This record gives sequence, C-alpha cells and structure tokens, in this order.
Amino acid sequence: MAVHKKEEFSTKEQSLAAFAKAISHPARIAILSVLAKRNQCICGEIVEVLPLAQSTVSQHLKELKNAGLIDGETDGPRSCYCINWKAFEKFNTDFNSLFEKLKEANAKCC
Amino acid sequence: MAVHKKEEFSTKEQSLAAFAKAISHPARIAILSVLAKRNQCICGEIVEVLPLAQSTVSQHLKELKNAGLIDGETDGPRSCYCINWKAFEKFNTDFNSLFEKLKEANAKCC
DNA sequence: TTTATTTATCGTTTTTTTACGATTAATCTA
DNA sequence: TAGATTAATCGTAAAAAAACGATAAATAAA
Repeated sequence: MAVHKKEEFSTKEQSLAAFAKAISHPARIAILSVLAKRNQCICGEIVEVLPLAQSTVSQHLKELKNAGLIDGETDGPRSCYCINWKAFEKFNTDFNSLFEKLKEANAKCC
Repeated sequence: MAVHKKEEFSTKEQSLAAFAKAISHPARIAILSVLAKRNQCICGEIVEVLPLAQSTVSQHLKELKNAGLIDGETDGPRSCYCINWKAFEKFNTDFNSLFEKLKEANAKCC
C-alpha cells in the first residue's frame, strides 16, 4: 500500500507530470508570475508579495528550482531568481505533442 | 501549522494550479493520453493499460472529472470517458496569458 | 570586529495524496 | 431469477506536501 508507482510510467509522462506538479500550487504560480513580470527578483521581494512565511516561500522556490523552472544564484546575502524559459518551452512542446494534434480529430463524448 | 492558504491567491492562480494539479501525476497524464488517442474509452480499457489497481484508476478518473478535464457517462454497467477539450483550451489560454507575452521581453538571469 | 540583514535549512505538525483490497451497486447474460 | 461483469465507494495505511518557527550561514554595514 501507498508504494508509489510513478517509475512505471513513461519518461515523457513523468516529466510532464513533474512540470505540472511544480506549478500545481497557487503560491508557485504567483512566484512565477512575479518573476515573469520583473524578469528577475530577489527572494525578499517575493516574500513581501506572498501571504506566506519566509521559510515557506524558500521551500517553494527550492521546489521550482529543483524542477528546473527557475534559475537562482546568490548575490551577496541575497538570492536572485529568474524563470528558465527553456523549461517552459519544453513543457509546451511535450504537452502539445500529447494532445494538440488530436483535438480536431475528436468529436464529442460517448 | 499546515493550514492551507490556497484561498489567499487570485482566482486565476488557483484555477491554473488546480488544472496543473490534475495533470501532476503520470497516471493521469497516461489516462488523458489514452483518451486523446481513442477519443473515448471505458474504464476497463484504461485499467488494462495502466499498472494500477482498478480502484486506484477509478480514483484518478474521479479526480480528472472533478477538475473538469474529462467527461464521463455511464453506459450500462460500464463508464465511458472522454476529454473535455474546452478545459484544455482554457488552460492554454490562461497559461499563455500569464507567461507567453513576457518571454521575448526577458533576457537572461541575474 | 560586532551587529544587522538576508535566505536556507531543520524539526515538527497537520493535511493531502497515493494505493490497495474488500465491498457495494448496477446492469447484463444464461 | 441467479450468476457474472463492471465500476464506484469505503476503509485504511503509508508517503508526500504545506506551513511555520527557530536556527544557522553568509555577507554587508556600522
């Protein structure tokens, strides 16, 4: 029970799911949105904007970074983050390659 | 602690996150992929293809349905499912409206 | 050099997710 | 009508996620 079976799916399925998981929380969407608007941002600015504790924001940033959606480098005592647009392009491509083509071919349900 | 704060984010952030959450598991990506290829499908066919128990697949189907990504109707003792493409279009639109425009405006990080 | 600022990490708690077997409900078929 | 099929639901257990405060580490400023 509760043994995770994610490994038993295809690489593409896993990587799409991993990207989706990274953006599956409104706080992380909000972080990405701020980064998109400002190009780059230090952690403190993000903390100011979100209704979450600093440690929680740091945790979300870490997840986004681990998933490859953002890049970050330290700048003195601060950390500067920005979006990794390539990851987004890859997601778009993979996502569309799974679904987009098939849209028009399909009629309604059952 | 561990009080969820999702409600404190914008509607758009929440709805994007909810869609992403729905596709944040490889099993659910796999289900959608099968549905996209076959247009429609009964539950049993999906169970056959996935490395998961019937009850688990049913649970994933329920999540996809609750999130509005698929439609399903019962057909005798079977259940027939198909993709709700409108939900996908909405996601694409919202997703792009948050990020797409900003891509070219942005240079590299920090 | 001491103090302040900034952010990551640690430890913890609560909630949610994932997964399964067993059971139930509904509908076919013999 | 009795038995078989199909799928949803229930109960449960283990794992992961979300959130926070406290602390540590690194750098800047006084």
